[in-house]
Amino acid sequence: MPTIKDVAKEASVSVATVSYVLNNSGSVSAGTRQRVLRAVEKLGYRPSVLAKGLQANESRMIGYSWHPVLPNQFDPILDKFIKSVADAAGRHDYHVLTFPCPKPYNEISVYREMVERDRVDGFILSNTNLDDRRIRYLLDVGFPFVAFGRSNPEWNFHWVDVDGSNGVELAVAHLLELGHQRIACLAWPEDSLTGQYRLAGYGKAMASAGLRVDQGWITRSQNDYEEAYRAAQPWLALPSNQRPTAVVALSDLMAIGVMNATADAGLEVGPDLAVVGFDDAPITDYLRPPLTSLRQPIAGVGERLVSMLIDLLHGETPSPAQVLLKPRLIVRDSTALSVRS
Amino acid sequence: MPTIKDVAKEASVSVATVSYVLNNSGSVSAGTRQRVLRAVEKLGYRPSVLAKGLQANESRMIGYSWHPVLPNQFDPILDKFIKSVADAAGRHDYHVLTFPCPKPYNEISVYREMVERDRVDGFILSNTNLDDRRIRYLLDVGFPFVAFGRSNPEWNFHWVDVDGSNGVELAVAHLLELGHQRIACLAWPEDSLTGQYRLAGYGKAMASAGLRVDQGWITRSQNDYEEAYRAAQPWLALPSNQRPTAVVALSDLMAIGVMNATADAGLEVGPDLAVVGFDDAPITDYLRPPLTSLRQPIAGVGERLVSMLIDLLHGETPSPAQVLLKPRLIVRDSTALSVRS
DNA sequence: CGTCTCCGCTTAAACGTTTAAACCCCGTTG
DNA sequence: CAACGGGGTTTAAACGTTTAAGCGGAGACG
Repeated sequence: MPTIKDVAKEASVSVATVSYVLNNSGSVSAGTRQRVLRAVEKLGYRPSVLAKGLQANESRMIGYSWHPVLPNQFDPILDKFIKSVADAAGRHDYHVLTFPCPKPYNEISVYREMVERDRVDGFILSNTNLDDRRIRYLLDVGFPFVAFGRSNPEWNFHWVDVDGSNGVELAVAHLLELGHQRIACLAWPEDSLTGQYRLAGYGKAMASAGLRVDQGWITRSQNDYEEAYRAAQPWLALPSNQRPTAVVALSDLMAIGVMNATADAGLEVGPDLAVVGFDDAPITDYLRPPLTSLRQPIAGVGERLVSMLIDLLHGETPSPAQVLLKPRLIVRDSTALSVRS
Repeated sequence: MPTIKDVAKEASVSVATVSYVLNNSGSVSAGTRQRVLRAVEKLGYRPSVLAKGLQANESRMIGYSWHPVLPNQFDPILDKFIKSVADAAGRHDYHVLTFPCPKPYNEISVYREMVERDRVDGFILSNTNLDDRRIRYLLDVGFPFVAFGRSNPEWNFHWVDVDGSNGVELAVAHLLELGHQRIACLAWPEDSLTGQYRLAGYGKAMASAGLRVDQGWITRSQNDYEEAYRAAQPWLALPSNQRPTAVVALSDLMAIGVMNATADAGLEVGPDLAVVGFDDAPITDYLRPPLTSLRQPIAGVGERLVSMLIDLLHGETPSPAQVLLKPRLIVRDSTALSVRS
């Protein structure tokens, strides 16, 4: 690979001049500039990103860590998310370094390693939770990062999130419009922050419709198919005049559990029990019936996150400091009142 | 961040000595070694990976490019694959740089950029095809890489692949064992190399069972739900004594299309038409009925690829140069002869 | 007692950039 | 006409490492 020295020799100038030409700094005469550019062209020179980085003390890398996906779960938006981040980063001449997270979930040692060895210039976090140790650490050491998801509200950091509360409100509103009154919610364990937001939307929508929420209509379950399946059974066993006529599940995975439990109970998803999921996994369209679900604007999230982080890396303060994007309800037949022929 | 100079000062030695201690090279007295290590500890020093890289002319990065997933498709193993690669790489002190591929599929400009600017030490390719331009380019410039998937058989490079032919053979064998004779195959377009291998397994298994293959039993379709759905309809419209009793689809996505077409034709998946998919997507377990599918040993693939690439980076020749791993048939109810109660 | 060898350490060059500072030349300006 | 200013270029230091080469000193050996 040719270096800047080779170019300098070829163009009969000093390396400094070559550097000035390439960075449009300093003052270089038109003639010299031409000679240099021709030499660059001829030799096919590309500046070494390593040397540049050492000099500027930056790696032009953004770190993103894989969080472990539990055996029976799937994360339907993970790959879209990372891809959108990589896309957006590329447009700013940054790249994404994806590293695995070790077992103990919020372990920060890997992050520390990346920070202290100058592997990355900043991080993008996802799957944040309340009192996230990673966020705490990065705030403490003052290292640039942005997060997909919120955390401890007392911490001041930059994030983008999808408004889960609004999403579930949309779902409930849609169900209300169809005439449903007994609407249940299959929620997540209390320690899930995202779960709290989404569940809040349920409460809000029901309250503003003036509907009393039967406590039996809220069931909590891990984000797990089997558990969701079992969680739905008590509802399905109720006499038809007490049974919920609709369920909002906080994830597509759980919604599928509810759908299958419904079918196995001899009832029909849609007419007997409307089901709404969350995430709009690629599979939703192909389920029987296709699953109504909330689509997160993932590409937008990646885009915003990256531009916020780039701002931070340039020493600017991103504005706004926090962004809450709205999901979109994709209506399919799992909330249809009658079976489509 | 403390540098090696700070450590040297703290330990009252030269930077060279510090370096020798840290790399276990040169000869250093026990006392000095202790002093240096204490200084390292005290200052919390970590060598800069950039400076090291510049010196050694390596980035300790492995490049992997996202290939575009078409709108209505999904790649059920992509995230598992990248994660396994990142895991394996981490164990060798390498990291994975994931970069987006531009529109025109096999475009090599991004790869060239990475190569010429020393962004990565080697590549891992996936979704290879016959006469893959990326492989051709990397072979031409002699840049280290390994591929998940085969390509032009005349090119000599290192790859790991899952034996799609064997996979489909397993599927057909399973169907034969259940007594099926009229077994159809929903294949991919002819230009798909992976599709060719998988289809070959079908032919082989049928031949070795001494069964004639009706040409109507092989239908080609893009890897697309809708197209698979439509492709299955002619089969389903046949009188029951001519209709295939089983279908092997080359992907889960297409298998789902076949399943839904079957149900819509008023037939029952399993008893009336056994269906087998390929990939064992996370969703297969939750379909109705659950889909029998071929599971690729993805973690193993990532592992082998990385260790082969590391060999190459160390100037060693990986042995064996090519690895063909066997998939495993996961039997579920989509190939059950009777409906499970 | 001189020479050789080896140990333990330091000096300095090198990796490929950027950039502050110095330098030279030429045209203004007081 | 001397001093100044500025455009165009070079020199050299710096970024944080590694490593070949050099260099004292001590022990071994003739």
